[in-house]
Amino acid sequence: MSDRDHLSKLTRRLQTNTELSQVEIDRLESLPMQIRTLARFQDVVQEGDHPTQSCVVLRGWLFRYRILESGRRQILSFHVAGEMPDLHSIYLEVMDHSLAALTPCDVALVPHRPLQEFVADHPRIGAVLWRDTLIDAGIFREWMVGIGRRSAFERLAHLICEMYLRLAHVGLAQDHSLEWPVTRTDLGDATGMTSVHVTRMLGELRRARLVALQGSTLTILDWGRLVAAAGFDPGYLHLRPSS
Amino acid sequence: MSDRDHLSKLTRRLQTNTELSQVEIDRLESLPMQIRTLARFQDVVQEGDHPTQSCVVLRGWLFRYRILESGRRQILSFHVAGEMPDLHSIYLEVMDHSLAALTPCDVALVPHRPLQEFVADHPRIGAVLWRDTLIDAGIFREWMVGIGRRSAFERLAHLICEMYLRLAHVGLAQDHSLEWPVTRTDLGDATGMTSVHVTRMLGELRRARLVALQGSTLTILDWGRLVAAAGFDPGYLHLRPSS
DNA sequence: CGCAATGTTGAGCGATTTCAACTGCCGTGG
DNA sequence: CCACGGCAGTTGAAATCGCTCAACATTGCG
Repeated sequence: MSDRDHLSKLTRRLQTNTELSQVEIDRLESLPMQIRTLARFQDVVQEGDHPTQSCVVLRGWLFRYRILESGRRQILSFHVAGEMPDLHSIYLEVMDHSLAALTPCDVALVPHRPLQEFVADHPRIGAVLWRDTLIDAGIFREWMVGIGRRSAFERLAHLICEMYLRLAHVGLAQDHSLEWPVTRTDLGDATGMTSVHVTRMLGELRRARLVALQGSTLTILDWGRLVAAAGFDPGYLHLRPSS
Repeated sequence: MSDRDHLSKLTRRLQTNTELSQVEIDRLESLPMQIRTLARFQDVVQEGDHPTQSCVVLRGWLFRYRILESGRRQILSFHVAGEMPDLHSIYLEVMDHSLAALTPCDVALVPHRPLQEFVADHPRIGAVLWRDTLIDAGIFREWMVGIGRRSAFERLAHLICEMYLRLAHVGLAQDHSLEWPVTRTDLGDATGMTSVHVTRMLGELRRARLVALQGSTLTILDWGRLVAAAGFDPGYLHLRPSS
């Protein structure tokens, strides 16, 4: 696999949101970078760090989180292939949260300097990357709405809808079936509940015949009813129509 | 008051985070714009809109929110003078939430087109504005941590700490005292609780002699203890040291 | 095989909500 | 000038959603 092939995960995803010219794609894919493989729970960057590079997810799931003094953890987001979970560090010197591997992962590390120069030279791509961080913020908002104002049951249903669309968008899910590597504890910390309650609510989802969970394969049995149960509206993902 | 004076609210705030050259400040302040005055609860943009301009807060507080079908509301953020609450719409076609006035407000509306051209011509300022939206996202993350993992009491204390620093940063608060135009209901919708519980927890804060609330003036009686009670760490605001 | 991590289930508890009544404040119009 | 209506805030009592604690089952891996 050549370097170009690695970053094509990123450009292919960006392209589904914005047209990119071949020249732009070429320059983007020839950015210097370094591949790294991560084990579950291995940190990419930690709160307080001053990173000098950002990463592109090539394989596996990453997640961002914060841990309070009391030990309580909040997971802030999940990230799958083609995404740049810490692109924000390009202009934010200090990390205000940590980024780690949820599953074994491959990531491409791209140094900030060339990325910044690239953005200055190609304002159109700068805009595309900026937009990507804006969508990221939109997902934070949606999670906030969920944790603040949705029931535990709705929250879980909502997260499943979201991850299914995001995975399908990069070709990692289809036929309402997806790899689901998120433990009850992770899920609880992402949705603001305890792992015990996650187990119960997941049971409800199963009993309502909305989803089935065998091993780490999650199947959505009734997309329409799941969407309705979650109050899910995909607008906040800002995906292009169809794609 | 000339047009330049209006946007100086913005440039002065941006400057406390990044050095700007006089040329950059001049060009930024001479962007076309239009002043508008808003009454409490008047919307600037609504969910589903396709805005063609973004606004700069000149006076008053704005807030962003989403309302679910069930009628439940989540307030996503508060915004004070010098901030651009809907700068994200520069690259996100459809609004995924609404923006409204919390108090009577003056805002400057800046059309997207010249703003986009400006950003393309001045990558350094593009970076500063981008950075501003990244800090915005950092605040969303912090609120998410709060709603998901902090107690009601901590959440209120935390929000007071945050708003005090943000207001002080633009010269709108000092001596641990600030104008506090947020009703119990607004506060509940911002922190993910009911207005009834806000009343009770605010009572606790008062009884603990952490804050005093007379009319719409909030006074922080013991900053150190309030910060400790909130588990507040200002890192996520990415303010420059001192300033 | 055996440990460690993950998941399940039950019982009791507690933080927050819900429902409801009541108070205080302020602007408006008679 | 005062009566009225409406919004915001306060307080109490009961209900509930989700948490804690704890025991046990299951899975995966060295």
